Amino acid sequence: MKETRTRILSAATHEFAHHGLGGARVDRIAKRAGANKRMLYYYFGSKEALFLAALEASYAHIRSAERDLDLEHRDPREALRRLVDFTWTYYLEHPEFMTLLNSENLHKGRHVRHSKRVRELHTPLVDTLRAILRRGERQGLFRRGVDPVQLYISIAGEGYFYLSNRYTLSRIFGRDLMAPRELHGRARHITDLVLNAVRS
Amino acid sequence: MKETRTRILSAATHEFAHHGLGGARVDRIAKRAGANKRMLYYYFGSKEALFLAALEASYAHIRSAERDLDLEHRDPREALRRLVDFTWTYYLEHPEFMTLLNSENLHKGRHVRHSKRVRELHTPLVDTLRAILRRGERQGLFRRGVDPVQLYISIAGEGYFYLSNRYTLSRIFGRDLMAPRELHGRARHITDLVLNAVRS
Amino acid sequence: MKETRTRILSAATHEFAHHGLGGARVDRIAKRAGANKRMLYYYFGSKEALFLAALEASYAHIRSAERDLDLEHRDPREALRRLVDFTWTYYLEHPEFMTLLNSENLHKGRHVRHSKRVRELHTPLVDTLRAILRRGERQGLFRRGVDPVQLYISIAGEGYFYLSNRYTLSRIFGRDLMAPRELHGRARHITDLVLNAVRS
Amino acid sequence: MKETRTRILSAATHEFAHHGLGGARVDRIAKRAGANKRMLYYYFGSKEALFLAALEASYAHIRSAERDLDLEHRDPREALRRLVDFTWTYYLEHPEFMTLLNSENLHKGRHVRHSKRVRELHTPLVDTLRAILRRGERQGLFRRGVDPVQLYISIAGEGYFYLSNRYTLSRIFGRDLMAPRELHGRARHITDLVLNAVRS
DNA sequence: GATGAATGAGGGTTCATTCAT
DNA sequence: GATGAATGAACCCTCATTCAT
Repeated sequence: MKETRTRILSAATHEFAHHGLGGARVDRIAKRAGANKRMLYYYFGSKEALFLAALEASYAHIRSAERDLDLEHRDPREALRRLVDFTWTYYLEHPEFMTLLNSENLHKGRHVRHSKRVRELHTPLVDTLRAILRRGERQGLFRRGVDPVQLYISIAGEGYFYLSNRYTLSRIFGRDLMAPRELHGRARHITDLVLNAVRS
Repeated sequence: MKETRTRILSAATHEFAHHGLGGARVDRIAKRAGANKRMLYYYFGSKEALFLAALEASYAHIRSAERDLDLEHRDPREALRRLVDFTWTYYLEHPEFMTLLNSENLHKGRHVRHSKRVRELHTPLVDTLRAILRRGERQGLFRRGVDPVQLYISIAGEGYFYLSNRYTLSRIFGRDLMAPRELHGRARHITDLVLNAVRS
Repeated sequence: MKETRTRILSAATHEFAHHGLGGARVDRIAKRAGANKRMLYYYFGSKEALFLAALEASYAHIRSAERDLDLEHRDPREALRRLVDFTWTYYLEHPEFMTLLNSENLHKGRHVRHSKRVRELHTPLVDTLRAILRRGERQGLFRRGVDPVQLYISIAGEGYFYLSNRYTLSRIFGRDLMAPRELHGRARHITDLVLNAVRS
Repeated sequence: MKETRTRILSAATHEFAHHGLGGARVDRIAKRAGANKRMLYYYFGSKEALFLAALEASYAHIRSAERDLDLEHRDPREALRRLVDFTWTYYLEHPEFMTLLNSENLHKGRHVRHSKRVRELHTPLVDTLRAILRRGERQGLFRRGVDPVQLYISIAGEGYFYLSNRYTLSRIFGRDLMAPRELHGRARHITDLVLNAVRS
């Protein structure tokens, strides 16, 4: 049954997300997948290859959900707002994705460097965002010269930093940043910030 | 002489930054510090205690540099611009600090949770930023109701996400985000973003 | 093959007996068992769990040999004499058992405390000894009111102390207590003592 | 001040008694003695030499208390009874002595072997016991041919085994052997045993 | 596809002891 | 007499990986 492969991949994502690449344990992944440890090597070859597979799957997942937003045919400001909201919510609901990225960057992108798939997944995203910005410019809503990549990094970064570092930030500022009130405040804050940043 | 202690702490910061808490090797720390492995335990008690010490020292370092900006007596917009610029530059020049924070958050803030010192270090920062915002409001420059904590998280997050995830971001967007041109572009982008976000 | 497990257990018994729990070396156990050190943890989980396993096996061994004495159907005095002789001989031939017990008591019975098995092994022994004493009473050979547990502790203790402390005793009394003549003298001494202790 | 030496010795006795020779920690001894670790080496030379010193002091202590019993001028049966009672009570109140002996025997008497002092301490004990037995024989109370050394080993062993192995024995027999009732029972049991063993 | 048994390298930590003062 | 700093060897244990079936 092909299920085993899937179960391993999902167990691995969970493990890598909770412990990082170095802290992840092959034994725990196998146990959680209800599979023999050997099968992990049968399907993926090595722990690191499995990590890359988990990372690629995570990228594919967020990009796929993004596509469902159907941003191409909407009012530019509404499209941007939807993207901001989606991105915030996605990170909020998928903290494991952030941990995976942190691990990969700790290792200087060693795994992702050789992944064609990951590169291909993102061309549409940039294209879509660029189109939104252009439409906004043409309609006189957005100022000229906004780089879609820089903008996307801001959209993502505003949520990412807050959520990824929630433990240290909550501690140093003496506030529980995961309390509902704080989360709502952050969502509004980000939307304002981004929309202000592009308006003409 | 207390030198050994200092050398261990600085070697540890380097090691933790490059490999994370789990990936850091006590042997390498000792070697780099030119000390016996035993001394690490003599002075710090355990690898985790050493990690906390490194983290606290890093926090102390950035906050200390921040204080030297002398933000209290400047024009509010100038003060904000200086803080934004300082923060971006600091992360750019101290990537190890970001990695340390990532590690700590991977472990859900386990170490920082019991550190009084880290909490105390940040009260002045929030106070300063709050004072700047108030002066800006009174002078009619800034809009009312901006939360200094949320704003600081944005200031930091804009640089942090870009720099901390530079490897994956460079790969998925097919651009070398560490090229000088890109870095300058980012700096300008962030400054605009933040100043726009608070203007009245 | 389960052989490895058995070899580890027997090597561990030897090592614990000769060096105590604290002084035992996991490396030596593995080497003596002709196994990889890792297998010790594969089969037993930890050094302490292995110690308990060795202790349980030792208890099981002496109790099993005891059962073969077939004490139930013999003349009460003959049965007692056989038990005394067996116990002395067993300790003489299995000094490792005494060392194991000493270690366990040095640690206040920490391991044995949670072993159901060890408790169960001893109910039959007490039952048997109680039956012997009762038959002796009914036949007018033994005095009433002898506690089988107290008696067994005496039977064991007479040999145990002599043999377990043979080095210090030999030294302080200036006599080689392990010389054949001394050993025979002790055996006779114990038998007399115990039989005198119960006679009516 | 000479006190330091004494404090170290007494701290060492406590530590060796609770953890055995191998499990004892030089650091803990120094801490408990309120002394610097280096002083331990200054006064005793090594951990093992300190162990021997503790052992010798313990032997000296019990023998000294024994001498105070003034057995020489008493009725033989009364003298014997007093010795039995004293020995039981001493082990009961000084469990650390038993642990020390166990440790020394685990190491095959390595330290005591070269101690003249320990040998000398015991000649009077044997002489005294021999004299008691002779007087008993002459008075027709005791049977002939009882070896004072074998008898002393019985007197000591009856208490030693019970007390030294109290944890395992309590567990395997399902009875708390340290409960007051059990202790009194044991004391009586031993006295009966020994007096029966020598009577003519 | 799947499994239990096995491995060697190396992980963090602790030890008794000594150096310099 | 007394001390804080330093050491190297060795401790128990864990790791990702592979073998034989």
